[in-house]
Amino acid sequence: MGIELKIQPLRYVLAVWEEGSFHGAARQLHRSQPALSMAIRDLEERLGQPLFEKNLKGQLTPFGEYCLPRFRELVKQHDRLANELQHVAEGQQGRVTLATVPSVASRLMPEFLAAFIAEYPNININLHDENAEFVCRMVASGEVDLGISSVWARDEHLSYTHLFEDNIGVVLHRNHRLANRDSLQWHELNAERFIANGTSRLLQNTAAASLVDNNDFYISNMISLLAMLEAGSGITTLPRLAFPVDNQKLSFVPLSDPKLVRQIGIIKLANRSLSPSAQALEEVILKRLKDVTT
Amino acid sequence: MGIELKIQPLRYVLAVWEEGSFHGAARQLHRSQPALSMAIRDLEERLGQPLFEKNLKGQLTPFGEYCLPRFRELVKQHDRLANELQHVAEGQQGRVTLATVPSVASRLMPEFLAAFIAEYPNININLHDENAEFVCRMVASGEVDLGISSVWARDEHLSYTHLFEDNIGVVLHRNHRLANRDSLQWHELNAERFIANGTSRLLQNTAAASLVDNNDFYISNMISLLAMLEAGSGITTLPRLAFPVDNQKLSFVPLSDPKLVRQIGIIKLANRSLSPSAQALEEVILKRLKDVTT
DNA sequence: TATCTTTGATAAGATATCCTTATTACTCTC
DNA sequence: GAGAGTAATAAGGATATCTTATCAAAGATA
Repeated sequence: MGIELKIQPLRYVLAVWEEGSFHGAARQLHRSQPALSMAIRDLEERLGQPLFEKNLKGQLTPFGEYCLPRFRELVKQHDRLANELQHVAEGQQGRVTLATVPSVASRLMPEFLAAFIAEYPNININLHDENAEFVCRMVASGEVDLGISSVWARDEHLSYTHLFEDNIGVVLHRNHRLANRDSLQWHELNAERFIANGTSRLLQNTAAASLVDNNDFYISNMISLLAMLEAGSGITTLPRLAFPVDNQKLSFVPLSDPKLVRQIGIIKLANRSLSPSAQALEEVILKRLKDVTT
Repeated sequence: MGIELKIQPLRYVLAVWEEGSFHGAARQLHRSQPALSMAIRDLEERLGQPLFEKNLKGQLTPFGEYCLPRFRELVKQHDRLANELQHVAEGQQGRVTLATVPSVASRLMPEFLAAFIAEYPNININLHDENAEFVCRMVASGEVDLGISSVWARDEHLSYTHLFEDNIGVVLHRNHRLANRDSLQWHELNAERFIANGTSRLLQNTAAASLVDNNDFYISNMISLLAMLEAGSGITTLPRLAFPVDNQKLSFVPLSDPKLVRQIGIIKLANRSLSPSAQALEEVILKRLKDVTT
């Protein structure tokens, strides 16, 4: 290989040319004049040609004139890159992709993202909402940087950081005979028509599993599900967060015995660091959530 | 200002990624493994983000993946520049512009340039032929890197490197009564019809000045001048080099008493170095001329 | 012309950077 | 669980790089 140019001496050359003298440049760069003399002489020796005319302050040789704009160009490219990387490293620039379950996306993310973009205005955000299984899959495949969801299945490639618990309760028409109870036990629901939904798998392997196991109805679409319930055509279970806050016709009654919760947390790839911007988002979420709970 | 990136550590990162391990990269770069470890760690600290995943050999972090192509780009630009400058500095690449008097251009430069391009095939050459005054002016104004000419006038901004002397002689028809003489004295020409030409100014301030002073004819164009002489319509003086070698109808008789010569040398700007390619050309010319005369 | 100022080059020494060898800690494989 | 591989760390040495002090030369000033 050929010569190895260092950025610093190139800066010295540019400064000497701009200032018209070694002394001036040294002052500007907060270096001593011999430092520049030696660095530039070393550069000239590497190149095999002088850059400045001897006995003629600050004047470039023809070779120096040839070099100068090229030095300037390389230094500029260096500075542009250094600046860009610094911004990206600080999380001030970049792109985050994340996937959450719909309830989180609609109930929590608006606030989180508002806080995030206030602090990091130049970051691109890409938010998907998917069911818990798909959220995990998207994280696992690298399609998104992080997910907010309950863990779908044990997967050693994924890491889980707990955020909060979301109580699971029964959703039924407000005129239903059980609608005014403070809590319900699962066996009280045996006689009801149970409409399963996307979150019903949370009941699997619990004492309430039988509710789901032998049921005939399954509605994945939330709008349709609510319409069914509002028509009094059955009951279902939902995590509290998934229950629409301002619904006038339906009631939410927590399940007790067993008390059921879904664990909501941040899903990441286990062996992979986050991009700086994703780290920033994660921090904002954690901080925001801690502020709320305390 | 922000961070100062050095080229070397960037190379280390690229090598580690290519080799898939610090050890492999160290071997390839003829460095020890800790050298890479430390250099890369230092870089990571400067940036504020790790580039490689910990506990996972050779794997990049998302930030590292972001950086890698940009590092590669900067290193590539560095190498391209370093290579280019090395070539230019060695005179293997570039452009030379020079101006010579016509006789030198046609009689000497073909050989010089043939030798030059054999040694430096990638250099652009730009050759002007002009009279001695204009050659000096072109050098003085920086239009050309160097000139080959006699000195037109004392000019402290120009430097003169002597090459050879060119005898001035009388050119006349071969049938002329003086055509067979070995040499002529100027006063023998008083009766002749003298046709001045561009080189006649060389007679000024010499004993032969009267030949020019009171003459009626002046022809600057060499073809026309020769045609006049071949028609036997007069005589002129020329430097020997300006006399066409293979002319059948004319004779060249050196002037003696005074013996007149023009000094031919290389004209350069006094306070300016030559570009590397111009240095190379100058060297070739000097060497070539020394080989001929010895 | 002599002096004073300013410039860049040089020498010697201090400091920082970079690299080496030796060692440790960890992971993966068998 | 032993062994081969990996990267991180520690300590010391070799270079680079900078500083201060000094010099020589060129310009400016009187």
